Amino acid sequence: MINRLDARAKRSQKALMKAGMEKLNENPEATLSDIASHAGVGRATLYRQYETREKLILAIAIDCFDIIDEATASIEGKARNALDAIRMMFEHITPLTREFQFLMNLERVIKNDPQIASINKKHRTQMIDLVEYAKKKGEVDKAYPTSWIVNLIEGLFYAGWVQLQQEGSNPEEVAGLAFKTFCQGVAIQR
Amino acid sequence: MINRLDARAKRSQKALMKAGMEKLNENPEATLSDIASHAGVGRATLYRQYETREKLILAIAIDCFDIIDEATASIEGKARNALDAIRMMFEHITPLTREFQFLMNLERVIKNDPQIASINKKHRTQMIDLVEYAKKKGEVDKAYPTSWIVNLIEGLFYAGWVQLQQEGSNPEEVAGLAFKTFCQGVAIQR
DNA sequence: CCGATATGATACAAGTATGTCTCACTTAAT
DNA sequence: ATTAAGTGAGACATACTTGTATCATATCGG
Repeated sequence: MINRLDARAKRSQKALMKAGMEKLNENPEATLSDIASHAGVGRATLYRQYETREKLILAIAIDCFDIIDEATASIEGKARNALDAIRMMFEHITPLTREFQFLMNLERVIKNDPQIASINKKHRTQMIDLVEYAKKKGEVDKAYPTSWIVNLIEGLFYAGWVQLQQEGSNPEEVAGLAFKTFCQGVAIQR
Repeated sequence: MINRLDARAKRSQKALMKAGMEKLNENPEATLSDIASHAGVGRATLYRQYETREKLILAIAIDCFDIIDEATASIEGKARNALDAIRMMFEHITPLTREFQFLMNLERVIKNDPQIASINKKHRTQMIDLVEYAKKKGEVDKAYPTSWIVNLIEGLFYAGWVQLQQEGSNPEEVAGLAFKTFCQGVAIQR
């Protein structure tokens, strides 16, 4: 088993990614000095691990996507149907507030990177496929454009993120609210 | 009728606010040089009209709120019920993509200002009142927390904004999708 | 244990944004 | 037409961030 990285370098990277996520979530214009000192490493070390500011942001963003992918990996095998898969998406992604916030805030910075573009495209394609499958199975109303449903899910993640920022509500409860709203809305039917 | 501002100053301010909105929407870190030259005025003039970068951003943000307030002013008189008022909110605010984007992107910068805080608080209170009125009238499901409904509306604005960025869909259509989703969700009822 | 490698601290260069100031010139107000 | 005010252009000081380089020290891997 070949370890390409020295244990010290690995520690530095981990600390820098964590500090970067935190500081950049607080303020997307946080300086590399801020991030390095918050990580407890020298600024020079940051530059040794990440050539530029953008490379650091990119590394963190890719880590966020990995975490999301990992959280949703089990869905495909377990979901009983398309709607259940969407329910599980809310359940598994809603708790990842830091990752969601990071990707949302720094989208503008990272979206031009080809690797990020590729990941985004893959995710979007998966969502489109899932929604169209749900439509075909009669679980989702065909009257809505697929693109709207996909964007709606994004919007519900956002609403859930805001909700979690505001109060002492827990992710499970919020995910439930989001999914219920997704299915039946909030008006009284008559 | 007293005009406190010279016509030239008024022109400069108008051009700077417009250019600021555009440039800062493209890139929240746009420089004051960028904004001034895009507005067709000298950088010194920008500083004459707005003491600091933050003052400019603040002025634009307040203008955005004014535009939103203006767009929604007619609702109270016209709406037939609470749900209809919410429908009209989607209808009137969804087209204001530039204002929505600006307030969303620069929230972090402006939220510490007392004037902005006051406006935000007022808007939130109005939304809470509207939702609780809708609940009382049996138009909205009391099982949902009011805070969730308020955040949901914000999330649907966001989804609508994304939808309008992506395709050739028009605001009226998107507002309709958002409101229908708000009421009944997107799943097939059984 | 010892060689290789990462680190911290620091100095340094370069670029850039902010904010102030001045002055000649143009435009508005009455 | 005359006065008052705003403007454009540019110089200037300041501060800050990025990115590079160096060197003594500490830590890792084998």
